[in-house]
Amino acid sequence: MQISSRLTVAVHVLLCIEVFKDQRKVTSDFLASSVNVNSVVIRRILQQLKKAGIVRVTRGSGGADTARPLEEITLLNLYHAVECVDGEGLFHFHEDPNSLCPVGRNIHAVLDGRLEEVQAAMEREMNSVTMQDIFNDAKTLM
Amino acid sequence: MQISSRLTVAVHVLLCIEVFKDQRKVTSDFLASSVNVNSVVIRRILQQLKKAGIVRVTRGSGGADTARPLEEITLLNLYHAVECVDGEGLFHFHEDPNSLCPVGRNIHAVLDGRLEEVQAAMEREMNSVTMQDIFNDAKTLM
DNA sequence: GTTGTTGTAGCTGATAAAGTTACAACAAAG
DNA sequence: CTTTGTTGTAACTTTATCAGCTACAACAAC
Repeated sequence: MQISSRLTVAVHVLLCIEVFKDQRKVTSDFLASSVNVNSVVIRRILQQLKKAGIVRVTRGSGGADTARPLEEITLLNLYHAVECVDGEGLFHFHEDPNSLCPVGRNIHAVLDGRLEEVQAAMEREMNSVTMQDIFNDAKTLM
Repeated sequence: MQISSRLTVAVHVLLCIEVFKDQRKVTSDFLASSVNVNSVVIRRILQQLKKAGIVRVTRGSGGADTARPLEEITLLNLYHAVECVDGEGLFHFHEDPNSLCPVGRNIHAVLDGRLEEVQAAMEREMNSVTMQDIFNDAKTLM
């Protein structure tokens, strides 16, 4: 089971905004054609990024822009913005193990901390990469 | 989107095998009642673990056992055994970005390496935890 | 042969992502 | 104030995956 493509779409969107912001109005239709997904998918993701204070979207006249400098937007910020892991961790735990069994009774106590550590390692790595890093890489290719 | 519960079930199964192997025959029905899922789910996971060389399952007479010492079974081994991420990485990339757009043309080159690093960080952490570690923790509680 | 178990097929239901259509809300330009 | 282009969002559909369930052939041991 994979993590949804919303994270990679979010990165793509922010790169497009940064690259094209001075040349044209960056609308959800334009973004949809670069990412090659439906524009409603883009608008839904833009809303999630907006709620997280990462982008500004102007209704009516249209267009999206970043709400803060790229150095202050990490992959982890994007991940948290678009992936709804509220409260739940990365790993889905089988609920309701049999408490009459000593293993079932203690499996959570034994495993929860380990899984949190795994998730923390992933998040630390995500937090070490900013959109500015990614944008710099992109500039050398374009 | 969360990673399926098969990983946590696999850990639970191995703990049960280790705890009960000397007292009783560890059947899929017994495991199913401790984990509290359908026995077919257990059997499917046992098959995946068997293909990975982690457990032995005896048809007919019944029962499951570990195929190698717990110190040589890491969380990463289990993850790879039960989570079908063959070739595909942890993150689902939006396919087919628009190659007429400079961003769409380069998004893969720019992002793939970063995502691999994130996944590698997660897998390093998973690889540092063995079933023996988890079993030791469990013994102190039971 | 009887019994208990595994291995697996086939179906169902639940959940989530993403596509699609449609339209009200809104801003700016004419 | 009307037109135009766009966002925000609802509603439905499609697709994919997980997990529950039933059923039964294959198999081992007694």
